Amino acid sequence: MSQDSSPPRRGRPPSAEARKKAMRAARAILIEDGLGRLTIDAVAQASGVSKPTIYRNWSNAQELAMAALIDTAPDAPADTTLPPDRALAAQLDQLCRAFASTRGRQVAMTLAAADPDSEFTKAFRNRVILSCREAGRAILTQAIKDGILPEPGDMDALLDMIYGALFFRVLAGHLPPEPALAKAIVAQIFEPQLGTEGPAR
Amino acid sequence: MSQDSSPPRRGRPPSAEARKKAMRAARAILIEDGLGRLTIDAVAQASGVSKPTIYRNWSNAQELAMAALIDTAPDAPADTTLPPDRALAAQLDQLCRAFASTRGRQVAMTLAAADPDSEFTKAFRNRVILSCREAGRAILTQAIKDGILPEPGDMDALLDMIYGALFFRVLAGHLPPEPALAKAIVAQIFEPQLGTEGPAR
Amino acid sequence: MSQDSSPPRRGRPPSAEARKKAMRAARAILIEDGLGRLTIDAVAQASGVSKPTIYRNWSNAQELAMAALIDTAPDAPADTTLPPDRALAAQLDQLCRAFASTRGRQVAMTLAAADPDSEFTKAFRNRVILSCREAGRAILTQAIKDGILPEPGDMDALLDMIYGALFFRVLAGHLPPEPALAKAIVAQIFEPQLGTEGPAR
Amino acid sequence: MSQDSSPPRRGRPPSAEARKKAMRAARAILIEDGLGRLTIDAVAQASGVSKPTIYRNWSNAQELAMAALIDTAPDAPADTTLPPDRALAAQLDQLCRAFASTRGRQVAMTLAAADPDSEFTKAFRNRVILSCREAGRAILTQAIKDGILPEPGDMDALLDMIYGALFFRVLAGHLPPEPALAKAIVAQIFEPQLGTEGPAR
DNA sequence: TGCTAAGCGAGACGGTACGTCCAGTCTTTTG
DNA sequence: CAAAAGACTGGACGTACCGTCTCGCTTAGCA
Repeated sequence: MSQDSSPPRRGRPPSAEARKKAMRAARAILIEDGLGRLTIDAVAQASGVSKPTIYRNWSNAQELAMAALIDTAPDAPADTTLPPDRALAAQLDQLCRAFASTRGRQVAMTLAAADPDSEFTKAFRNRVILSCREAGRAILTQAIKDGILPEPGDMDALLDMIYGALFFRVLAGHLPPEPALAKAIVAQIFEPQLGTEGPAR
Repeated sequence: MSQDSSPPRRGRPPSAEARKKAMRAARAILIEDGLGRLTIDAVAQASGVSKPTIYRNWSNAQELAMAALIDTAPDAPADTTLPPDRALAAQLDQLCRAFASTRGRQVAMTLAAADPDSEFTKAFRNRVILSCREAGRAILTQAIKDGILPEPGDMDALLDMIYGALFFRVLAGHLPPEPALAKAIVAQIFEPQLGTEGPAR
Repeated sequence: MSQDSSPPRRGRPPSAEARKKAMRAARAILIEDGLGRLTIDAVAQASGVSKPTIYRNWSNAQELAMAALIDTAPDAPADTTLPPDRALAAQLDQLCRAFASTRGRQVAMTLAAADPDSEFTKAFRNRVILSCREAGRAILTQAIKDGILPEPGDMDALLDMIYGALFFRVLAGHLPPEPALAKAIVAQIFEPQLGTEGPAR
Repeated sequence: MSQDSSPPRRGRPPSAEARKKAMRAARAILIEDGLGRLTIDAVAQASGVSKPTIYRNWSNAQELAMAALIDTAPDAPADTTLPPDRALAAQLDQLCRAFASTRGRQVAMTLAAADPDSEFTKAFRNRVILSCREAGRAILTQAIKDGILPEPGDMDALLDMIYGALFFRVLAGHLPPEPALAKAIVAQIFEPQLGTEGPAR
């Protein structure tokens, strides 16, 4: 029903085995030697899978890197049982920790280097980056419904401010993506009136 | 301290001409063919300057790219004669326009690919990215002094939220860094209570 | 020896159609693109016949090339109604014309590249090269019988001199295999005493 | 006058060492594994010279093969102190022995596979094949002067018959290029009247 | 009729080699 | 004597064919 590959395809089926072996080797190289060593040649050598077969699965080294990074993804789904502010704080905290490692830079580098129009790149963005952003949107929507957050003028802009801050630190490197950032962001979003209140009273 | 080139150094003097020609070629390649084509070989070929000479001036292709990007930089100094919110809006608007072009991606790519610890990279970050951020800090500080902005819990986090949003859009590509974003960010920072006050019942 | 296809074998019979289509495509490629492009992949693509089926008919690309070249062969059977010297001249003339085209080189290349011990190669040699040589032998034998040619010390060597000259020009390329060569060879064989007669002492 | 590289060229000079190492490896492969294994990759591997450097010296594997074959060439210069018929016999005998080995086939294969228009190919032909032919021409010219050979109607055709016979045997493989062939050729050229005179009525 | 062997297309596989690009380094000549 | 220029090593790129191997389907003789 859902899958359109239903008509029993002819020809020798792709070897899931080969794909898996290449993937595994790619992940290993990514972790041990870094993104710079993740070359098709190296993966072919390490995995025993031939280069043409690797190219049949991923159209270049960047795609393979993206696939490997997705596979390494820690997944930070929002916990919906918490109150919105706590939920956002938890998610951001987890993201900060994940991005503080080498992986954060690798994701950023990969994203920067990838062909922005390729389907694979889009999938990567959705899977690795934007899924968190969408989780955040759900949290904020709930918060608004709960009345603990004012309706923002531009929800997309707000989301980009939240998750962009994190990325910005990873990319620019002026400050580490430390957990304190997560707290600060949540505070900025949920209690901006802190300072305003001063003259208010 | 006072230049150590004072004693008329021995040997053939470096050719400022060669440096200039290489730089010019690098900029041309950057504009016409993109960052991906900005290789040392290509610059050597196009400029007629030999590879070792290029390496004497920049220690690798990334540095050359950064140098070329700095040279292309449009500079968006904050206008201090405006009221803070207008000043920030003007700066962000200009940044949005600058980043909407190819150059935004190029800066992001370069930053992502560069060795984060190299001095050159740090200089590039300061010159191209963080200078805007510091200008923003000045604006916000003034705004706080003027009482039109509550004291933020974490000024650095706030700044990263502002400028990171822009970068995030460029990198992730889910939405363009359109001028509307600039307005939305300013609104979010300066009038977060907008929505709260109304329905606050 | 006795059996072969006598017991009507079970299973689906090989498709003469497929064989023909592959052959046709191979010939076309040979003519249009040259021997270098005559690959199994290309033939499979162009003919719609699958690679395994092609391999079932010919054990490698060289054999397929030989088969295609045989198919293109113009056949130069000796005309036995002519006097021997005229007959040889006619045959050589025809061969010169045939070899002057691309085909001469292709035959030479194929022959050079083929496994010299394979049965298919032997068949190709017999069919394409040596059949002419045997026709030549018949002509010369008749000529000897007629008394217009002295008994050669080594008939095989003489034949190789005649037909080898042609091949040599094709392979070495220093001179074209022009029809004049045919005349010169016949003259050399049948009238070597031309110059000798003078001092004939 | 002769060398045109007279202006002392700038930059690092090509490494004769690298060239020699590659050549040596190529020869070794040619002898041990045959022409089929003489690939650029294999030579690079065996010699320690990088592929780009090999390509700088020879534009493809065929050229390298030709160069290696030239280097292996045994050189069969005609001995001018002998009487012409003996000299030709000696040269042909030496050629027969040389071509009986693997090298004969390799030369033929290389020649057949090479781009016939390339300068390198022409040089190879001149050096390996046609030089013998020219030596033969000198011998025959002397023989004519000496009156022991009738003036041929077409000297080029005659030469091609002599040397083509050898090649033909190597290529077609119907008979080995045995020393007896050398004798038979010389006899055919110098004593064609043998048979005629006897029964010649 | 129904089983089963063989051939068929499609197409992926492990390999090998190709020829090219680029990074950096080394070695000359030149200013 | 250091800068300039050119050739170098080494590594990866992405592609072309090779010959082989499943697959699912088709065609036939044999039971």
